[in-house]
This record gives sequence, C-alpha cells and structure tokens, in this order.
Amino acid sequence: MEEFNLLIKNIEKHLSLNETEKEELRQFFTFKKLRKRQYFLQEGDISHYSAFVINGCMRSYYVDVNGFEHILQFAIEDWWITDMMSFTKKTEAKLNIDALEDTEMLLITREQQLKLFEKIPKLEKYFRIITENGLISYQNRLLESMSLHAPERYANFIKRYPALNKRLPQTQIAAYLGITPVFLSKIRNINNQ
Amino acid sequence: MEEFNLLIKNIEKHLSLNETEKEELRQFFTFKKLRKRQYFLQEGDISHYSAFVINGCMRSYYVDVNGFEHILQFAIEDWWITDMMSFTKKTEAKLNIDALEDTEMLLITREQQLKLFEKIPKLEKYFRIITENGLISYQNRLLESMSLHAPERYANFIKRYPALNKRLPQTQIAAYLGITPVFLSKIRNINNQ
DNA sequence: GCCATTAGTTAAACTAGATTAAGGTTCTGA
DNA sequence: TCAGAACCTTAATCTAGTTTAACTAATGGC
Repeated sequence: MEEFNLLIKNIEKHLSLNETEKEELRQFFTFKKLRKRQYFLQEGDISHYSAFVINGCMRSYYVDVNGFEHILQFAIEDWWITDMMSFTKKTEAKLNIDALEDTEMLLITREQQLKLFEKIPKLEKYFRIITENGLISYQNRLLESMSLHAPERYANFIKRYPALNKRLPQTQIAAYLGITPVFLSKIRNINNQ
Repeated sequence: MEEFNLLIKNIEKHLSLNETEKEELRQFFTFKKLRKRQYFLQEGDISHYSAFVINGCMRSYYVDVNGFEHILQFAIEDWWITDMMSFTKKTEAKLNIDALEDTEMLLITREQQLKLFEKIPKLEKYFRIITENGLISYQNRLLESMSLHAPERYANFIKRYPALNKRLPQTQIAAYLGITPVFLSKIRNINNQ
C-alpha cells in the first residue's frame, strides 16, 4: 500500500530495511482516517495508539481549569503524535488529540510496538531516535517559552514552520504560542508596519 | 566499585542483567567528581558525555540575551543529565550544565553508548525508556508553564520534589519555575500567612 | 442559499509578574 | 577573621500580555 512508503522512508532516514522486514513491518500497523475536528484521543481515556501522520494535520492539547486550550504539538505528514505518558504507562490521558484537517495515519499499539522490537530489534533504535528528537523539541520549546517574549516566539515559529503559519487558523497558533488570539493579532499587525 | 550499584539498580528497574553483562557494562563508563559550581558543560562546547548522578546535584540551564539563567532540569542521585541535542547530534550546546553541590557521577560518551547497544542490545531498551520518561517530564513541564500561574507551579514543585525545595537556594528554584527570586519570596510569604 | 456559529480586528481597562532599590543576613575563601 | 559575594525580604513602580467588548469577515451545516 502506498501509505506505508512514507513511514518506510522515515525509518530509512535512520537505518536500512530489507524487503522481508518491510513486509513484516506492515503487519504491525493499521490505517485510519479522521475527519476534521474528529477526536483521536480524549482526556481521561487511555492512549492505546501512537500515530504516524500520512497527510493532514493533528494537534495534541491540554484543556485547563478555565477551559482554555494549550497546544503542545502539531503533527503534519511525516510526524508522530501520541500522549506519551498514557501510551507508555497506560494511565488516563491528560491530553486531547484531534484532527485540524482531514487526516490519514498509521497506528500502532504499545503491545504491537514491543512485539515489533522483538521481531525486528533495530526498530528499537528507530523509536529511540524518534523519542530523542521528540525530547529535544520539547526541551527547546520549554526553553523558548521561558526565555523569549511572545513576538520572538512567534518569529521563531514562522521561521521553523512557515507552511503551518499559513495553513492554520490564528486561534490554533496562539494556543500553541501560549498567548491569546487577540495578542497574536496585535503582534502580526505591528510586524506589518 | 560501589558507584556502579546505583546505576545497575536503576537499569534493573526496567530489565534484568546477568553478572557477565554487569561486568561488561562497567567498561563503558568513567567515574567523575565535580566540585560545587564546577562546569560539566559550557554553552558552545560539544556535550561529549551523558551523566548519571551518583550523589550531589547538577542543573542544566540556558542563559538568555540579558544574562538571566533559565533552569531546564535538576539532576540529583539516580538521574541522568546531558544536553540531548548536543550529545546526539554533536552540535554546539545551547545549555550549560554545572554542579550545585559536590557531585559524583558516571559518564558515557555517545560513541560508547552506541557500542554498548551492539554489545548488550537490551540496553537500547533501557535508554529508550529513560528517554521516553525524559520526554514525558519535559512535556509535563511545558504544559504546566503554559496552563498554571506561578503559585500553582511552585505548589506542584514542592509536592513533586519536597527534598529539593529545602536543599536548593531560592534563586535556583525561581530560575527553574521561570520567575524572579523576588516574586518567589512573595509567594512563599503569602503561603505562610 | 441562509442564518448561526466561528474567526479576526481594534481599543480601553486591568493584572500577574518584572524591575528597581534599599537594607539585612549568611557563606566563603584568601 | 573579615571582606566581598551570594542570598533573602519588602515595597513602589512599571509592563507584557489578558480581558472584555463591540464590530466585521468568513465558514459551514441544514
């Protein structure tokens, strides 16, 4: 199937697979489509799956006591997304994950993932690297949120994800930057003068 | 050597090792002591090592353009610390790491780590799990920094690390919470009334 | 195709937390 | 042992970003 090629390409950035391995790999994943606005995971549920996005766009976010959404991650094509805490420890998810656009993805359960590591041990390396990279990007995000003002954080966001800046509504970008849409509107306007 | 026992215990929380493996493991690590205030890593250098703390306390922090320090992580006994970006990609570190107390630790280089994975493949699992947990805690910290006010973040800090709250000077805790020492003083006083 | 919801703009009033400053205490190293 | 450094407190002033509100533009579900 066409969908697997993106995943295989992604894995092959880090290690090489022979044809048998590629064939085996497929058995461990299921394919799923989500409509725009559809939930992939809701707060309080257990995140049985980790998702690799083929196309479209997802987000993971936390809803605070006042009902405000705080976006931790966007995932477009070629990215992984899950609630890592819930996925690895089978605890109730604190995060929600839903689709911002119609989205296609490949899913794997934690159980299947662990079996996969036994069947094709080098995939443990792949997921270690993916996780290292995820850790790095959260660390970076935390660092920026502590040391930069909103206009600088927005400037970095544009530089890092120019496509997302055009593709996503301003409310979502504001919820990612940790500011209100009102203030993002102000920042954008100051930038345009 | 006595020092290795803590590391082995830590590994054995996640998988079991036989005596031969324990013996092999030792070859990959070096032992190091740091005096209080001594650097383990300076911004701009390459983080050749990842450190497992045996006793004492370290911190990783970022110094912003105005010279203010923002602490990303404290590491006391039984914790790992490094600049993951620099360690895995051999890029110039953005972070500084130094000792807040006299500290003893075990070090491993990235090259040795990768060799270790070949020699004892199940240790790749160990480091995958350690990295998953690191990712979870950064994710959690980001989430709190976005959705909670300083007094609530401080309350969580006390709950999570009661020992550190007593052990560390207020300046360091403030730099971890992302507030000024002046404001932390205020929070503490309001709490005591 | 229309009405209701969602998204964006602008501006005024407000607040969490920063900054500055001054005074007091506790560490530390030569 | 003592001088400078690091640490802590309190209070006044300031500011980045929020809140509220009133208006306009774009979407989408029936």
